[in-house]
Formats: sequence, C-alpha cells, structure tokens
Amino acid sequence: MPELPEVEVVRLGLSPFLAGARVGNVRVFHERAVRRNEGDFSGELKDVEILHVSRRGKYLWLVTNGDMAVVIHLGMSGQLRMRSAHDADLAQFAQHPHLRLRFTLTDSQGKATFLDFLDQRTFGGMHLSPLVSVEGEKIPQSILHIARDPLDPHFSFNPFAQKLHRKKTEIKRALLDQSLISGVGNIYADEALWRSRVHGNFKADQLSDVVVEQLVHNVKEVMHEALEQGGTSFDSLYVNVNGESGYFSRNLNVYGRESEPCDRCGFPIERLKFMNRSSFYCPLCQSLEQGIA
DNA sequence: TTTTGGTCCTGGATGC
DNA sequence: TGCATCCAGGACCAAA
Repeated sequence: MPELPEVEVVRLGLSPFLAGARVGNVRVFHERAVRRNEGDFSGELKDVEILHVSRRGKYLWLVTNGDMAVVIHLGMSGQLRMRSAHDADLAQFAQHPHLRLRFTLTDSQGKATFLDFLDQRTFGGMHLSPLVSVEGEKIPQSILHIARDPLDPHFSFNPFAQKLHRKKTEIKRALLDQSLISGVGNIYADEALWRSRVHGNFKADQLSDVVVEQLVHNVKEVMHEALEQGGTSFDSLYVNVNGESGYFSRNLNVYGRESEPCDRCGFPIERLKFMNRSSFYCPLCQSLEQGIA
C-alpha cells in the first residue's frame, strides 16, 4: 500500500522520463480513474507539456506549462509504470485487467513513451487542478487541505504539535489525519508508535511535548529507512515505475506480525481493530499508561 | 466545530 | 468444486 516513501520512490522514478515530455493523448479505460474531474480530462491534456513531478504526502502531481497540475493519488493499489515504444509486451499490457489509464507521450528527446496507470482496487485516480501560490510555492488547489509531510524541508514541528494538542481523538487517528501531518498511513503509523512506545489509542491531547517530538522523529526515521530500501511491498500491489518491489517489509517491527515476539521485549505482538482496519502493537512496550513521560 | 463510523472497491484467502 | 464471506485500507462524507 503506497504511503509517503513508496510515493516518493515513484516520483523519483518518473521525474527523468516526464520532465519536458509532451502529452499526445490520454486513453481512459476505467472512468473511476478520473472520477474527480468535472471536465474532459483527456481533451484538456492534449499537447500539454509536463515540466516536472512534485509530491506532498501521498499525492503526486505533474506540473504542466499551463499552470495546471495533474494530481495523482495511488490509493491502495495504484501503480504508475513507464514503458517505451520498443517494449515487447506493450500491446499485451494494454489488455491488462487493471490498466485504468494510458498516457501517450513524446519525451524531451523526441521518443514515444507511455505512462500506464494500473489500479486493482480502484481507490486511486487522477484529476486536473489549477496551481495556486501558497507560502512561495505552487500547490494544486484541490490539495490545499493536505498538511506538509515530515520529509518536507519546510515541515515545522511547533504548528503540528499545537494542532495535535487540540485533538481529543486517539494519536493513531491523528497521525492518519492528512490535514495534520501528511504521508503517514497505517503501516508507518504503527511502526512509529512502536518505536516511540506509545499506544495508538492514547489521546493526542494528553501526549507530552517530549513524546510528540520523539514520535515525529520516529516517523521521519522510519520513512527515511523505507525510502532507502525502495519502500514497502507485501505483494504485487506496490512496485516502482519499472515494476520492481521494495524491501522495507523485511524491517517492519510490528505491522503484519501478529503473535510474533516483539523485537524489543519478546512479548507477542497483538492486533486491534481500529477505524475499520488493523493496528499492530506490543501490549507490553506500548501500554496505555505510557505517553505522558 | 469536532469526532466518529460508514462507504467505496476488487480480488485473494478462507470456510463450508 | 463452487459459492459465500471476510479482509485489506485512503479519502471522503454524513451523522452525532
């Protein structure tokens, strides 16, 4: 499931192919992939030039020469794959059951390339949004509500901590709230909470500054480590632009490890149902009494 | 205004 | 073997 490190791996993979590329046509195979658009998605992109690829949290966007952005969210199972006109399986790939959208492009060298969007569970998609200037940056209007992510050089601890201290909800839910801090999903929230010895059900407004600072540090740390290993892949649902998996799943301490011994204390990892999804934690290291220190 | 829980969606895994 | 059910979870929305 793509969270911030996986999306950043995709952005890094796309950038050299897409910078300076011109859109020929866009073929939509599944309407859900463009469901957030009101206008003609394909028509508005005809002959548009892509300048570069940006990211905030789990959102990617292609900046075009018309001060417009193609905003992309991978959802749970979205994949972006670059293909050249010489790929032997290009035609066969067009029959792929999960292919939702295909860009035909001419890259900066004048060569034909293809950008495919595959999405098994169709939670992902893309839409057009005008770019607006905020704090000296150009951001798609549709994602102005998305907070800066912890790897953003302009991410600032104090505004996040102040907003967090006003939240009367559980810390895990707050970490997943993209308007507070973006890019954190279920996997990295569980991992950062384990590293911080904080139970996900602990109330956000009762955490001390010291613990919040440690938590932010651990969110950054786990994301940097995942990024270095190409992201987390459990199955074929997350791959980079070349179709390769990441290796960080081998380093997870709690996520997906129910009943296995905690790497720190040996107590069996437990699983809780939380917000219609699973939370993994160590009941000994992450008791509800911890978090105030 | 804030919190909370339901819904969307597909396909693999599991149980009967 | 075949069918039904469960499960995964990010974003959004509506009810409380």
